[in-house]
Amino acid sequence: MSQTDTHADGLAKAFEPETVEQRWYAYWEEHNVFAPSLEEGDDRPTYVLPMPLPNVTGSLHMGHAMMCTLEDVLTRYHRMRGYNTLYQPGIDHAGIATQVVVERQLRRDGISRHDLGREAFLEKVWAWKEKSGGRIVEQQKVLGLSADWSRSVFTMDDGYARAVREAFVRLYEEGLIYRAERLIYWDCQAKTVLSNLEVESEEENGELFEFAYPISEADGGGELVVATTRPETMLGDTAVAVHPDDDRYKHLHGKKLQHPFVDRLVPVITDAILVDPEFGTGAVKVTPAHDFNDFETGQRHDLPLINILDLDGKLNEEGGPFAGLDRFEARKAVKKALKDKGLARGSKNHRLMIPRSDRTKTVVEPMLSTQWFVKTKPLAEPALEAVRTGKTKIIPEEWTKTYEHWMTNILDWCISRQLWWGHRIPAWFCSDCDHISVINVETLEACTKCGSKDIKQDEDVLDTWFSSGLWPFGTQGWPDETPELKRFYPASDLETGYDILFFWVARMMMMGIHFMGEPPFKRILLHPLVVDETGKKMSKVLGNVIDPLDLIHGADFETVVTKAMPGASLEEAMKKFKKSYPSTAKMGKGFDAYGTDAVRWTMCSYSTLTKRVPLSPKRIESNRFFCNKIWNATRFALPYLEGATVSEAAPPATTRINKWMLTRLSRVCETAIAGVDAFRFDESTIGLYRFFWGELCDWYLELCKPVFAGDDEALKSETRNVLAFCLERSLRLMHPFMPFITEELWHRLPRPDDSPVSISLASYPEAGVAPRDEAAEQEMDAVMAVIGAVRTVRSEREVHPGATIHVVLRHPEEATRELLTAERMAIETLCKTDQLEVQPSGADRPAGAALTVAAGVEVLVLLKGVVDAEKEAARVEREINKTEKNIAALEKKLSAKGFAERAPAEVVAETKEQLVEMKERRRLLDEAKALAAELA
RNA sequence: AGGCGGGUAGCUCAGUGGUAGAGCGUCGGCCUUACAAGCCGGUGGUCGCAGGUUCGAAUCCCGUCCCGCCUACCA
Repeated sequence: MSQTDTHADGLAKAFEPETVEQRWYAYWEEHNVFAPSLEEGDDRPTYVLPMPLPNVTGSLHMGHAMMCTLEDVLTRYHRMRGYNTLYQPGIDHAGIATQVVVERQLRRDGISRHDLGREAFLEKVWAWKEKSGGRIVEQQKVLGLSADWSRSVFTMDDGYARAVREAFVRLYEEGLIYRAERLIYWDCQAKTVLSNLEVESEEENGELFEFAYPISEADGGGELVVATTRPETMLGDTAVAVHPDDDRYKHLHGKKLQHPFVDRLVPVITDAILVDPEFGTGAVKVTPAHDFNDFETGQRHDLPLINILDLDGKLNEEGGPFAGLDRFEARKAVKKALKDKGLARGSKNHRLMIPRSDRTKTVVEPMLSTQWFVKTKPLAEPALEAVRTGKTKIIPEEWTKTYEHWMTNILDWCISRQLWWGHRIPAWFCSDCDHISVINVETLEACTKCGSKDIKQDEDVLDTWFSSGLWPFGTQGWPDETPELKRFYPASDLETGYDILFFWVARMMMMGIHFMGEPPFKRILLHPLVVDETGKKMSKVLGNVIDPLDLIHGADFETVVTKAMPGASLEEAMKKFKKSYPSTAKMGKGFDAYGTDAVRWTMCSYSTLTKRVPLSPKRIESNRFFCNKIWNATRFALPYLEGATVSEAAPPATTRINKWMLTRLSRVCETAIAGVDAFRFDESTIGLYRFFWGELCDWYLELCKPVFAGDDEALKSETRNVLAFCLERSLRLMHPFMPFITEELWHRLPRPDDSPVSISLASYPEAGVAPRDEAAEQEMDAVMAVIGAVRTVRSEREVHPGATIHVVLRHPEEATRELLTAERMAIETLCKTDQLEVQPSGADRPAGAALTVAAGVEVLVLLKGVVDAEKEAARVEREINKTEKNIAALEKKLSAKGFAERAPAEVVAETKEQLVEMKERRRLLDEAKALAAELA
């Protein structure tokens, strides 16, 4: 049984996303539809999706929109499929990013964090976090995310902090965390070490500068010319290397060079690994403390390491006369000094890779420093194994290779950072016994070894990715064995952009397996990068950044481009923007309010197989039209649905059209489900789009019209129920993709009596939703083909759409004639005929008729007076050409050597059948040609 | 340098062995009382190039040319 009242009242003539979307989020929260259950007796399978935690500094961008949409689709879909579902939200404290933001604010007031001191500075950061942090959550709600916000975790929460310390302590005790002096990347602006992942290298213009090292007098004098891109590092040189086989320098092996600026003799060494005799002068200055290759060379030759830089990038006392200069000043000064000494030997332009901090964008310096490291090899092994054995699947699969490659060549991970904002390293140094106490407490009173109170905690904090690496279990109460941990670990899927595969996903895999004994998720789903319409990355420089909220709420282009390119002139910004999004050329003054549903649907309609998604505003617009279509289809149907019965079972259907409709519904369920399960939402959305628009609206609704206008009450009742059922199930099918409009319309449609409070708690329709009738499907295909043929003739003959025509259909088989007769109401309505005759083949053709063929049926359209003989002849000629081409292709295929013998029997049979059909068609077209000639 | 991915209709992209598809665009006709944000119809591709395997290749293999991304790196 069902609710019989429908609610067409107040349904606006067009879909207005603003008014619809506003009311439902609060409704969902009020009815708590997003929360999973922890009840003992609840034995539904769980579906857990950890949200890739946005930075506390973040605000919603197109990448989030894509990611959040895909994840919410997964979440809503599984919830509807009967899973106990948790979409775990949270926010990352984002160490460097946040500290940089707050420091920038302080600088505006003329103070540095050091002026404030650590404690006061952290208070400022917390204050900032309370005020401006987490704005993104509100924006995520606009997107409709069905996350359980009551479980949201901030990575600096006490409980999470405890988990972070615990992980550190355990790894330390297991010998997997160690402290050592290593060559690391140093960010001179943020004054912290960076892991190699946080460094981005890009090719830039530079110069290759050559200068001469004088050979010491004791070794006979003369000079050796070296080439360098960083002349200032020569102050830290402890050798010059040449290739052992290089004849030019053989006489210099083992000789000493006099350093021009400091009192140091530098040996000439031979090294076949470092030196490429073809490059530069074939002689390489070696600076082991400031270059990774030189460092290794130094290890091989036991060279001293001389650190010449302070932490802020200025030269230290080792810089001799250049001490105190900034590194870039020093470069100029060293070059000048070399020139003055007559040692400069010229320079040439040179393209080279410059490593920069991905946060501060400053050039990073390789530097020698004592830091904390994670020994990664033992952690990487099982993480590799999990993917190799398929315990965790990476989708799309092609990323598996990338993952393997990285995991196999993984370097130890530097996890300490010289920042203030973050998880303080739980290590205390004892001044009395030198012991390092590593223990999971917030504050420690005394050394755990000797009891001395003279201890000092490590000043550094942990890499943000260390804490986020614990996300799948750190959010569930670990290290305690909570009910949440038991139920929600491991997670089901991890969905994210491929750009953080190493940063985050790989680390979660390592940590999850290590601490929990099994991989943190069953599937890793990686989506593409959202780029502009021409394929370029979104950036402020290019002025092609689009705020997803502007697409949802609407915005004029002036607003949009001002945001996209702050500081640029309006004209310039507009020009760049329009170039980046050609489809906006015809969009008037700005983006309309397309609404969340249209944006979400669009995000889902791109293939996840590619690496980049070129965002097309036009596409979003057309998907809003689709929303409008859904809206109006429902608005049209509602008045006819009074008294309809909708239940969990499909309504009985006796007519071919209704059977056909239910069959198509069943098929689209399969398509939608297969798409989501395979992480191919594009296939789901395309299938649903075609079903709803191309079949339900274009055909079924049109076919319902004569039924509802007629007086066959039994037929009306059956049709009403089928229509109501198909609409209600369509909304459910589309709900994960477009939650708002489906919820709105669902509440207005007849639906089962025991329906839940929200469509998001209704079950997701599956293939068994309705019986399939393949005969009905095939027969309707034929009927639709016939209708299409008549319409084509009408259109090409320029028959006014309002005019009625006389149609004769002929077929040799009784069964087909019965079919056409039975569906005459459909044909008459959709072809606008005033006279429809179904006849056996063979009779004489009426004069003045156009003849065409569809599904083997001769279709005669009587067009006395309106027919242009020439046009008709041309049309027939075109058809004949096409048919003959087909016949030729089929005959060629059939007669090809080996086809009959080697091809599967059914393919041969099918081809023969097609040929027979084509030949019959050809024969009828000849008659059509004769008819056309009669007209003349 | 290595790895990965891509080159299919004017544009953006689906399509992993059986005579090429969608959306948008374009062209023609319609304000047919759900929707002009709409309806009906048409147009449009030798699937980057060259070989090979196969009865049959957009699809599998080899080569080649472009484009993109990632990793590493010449001082």
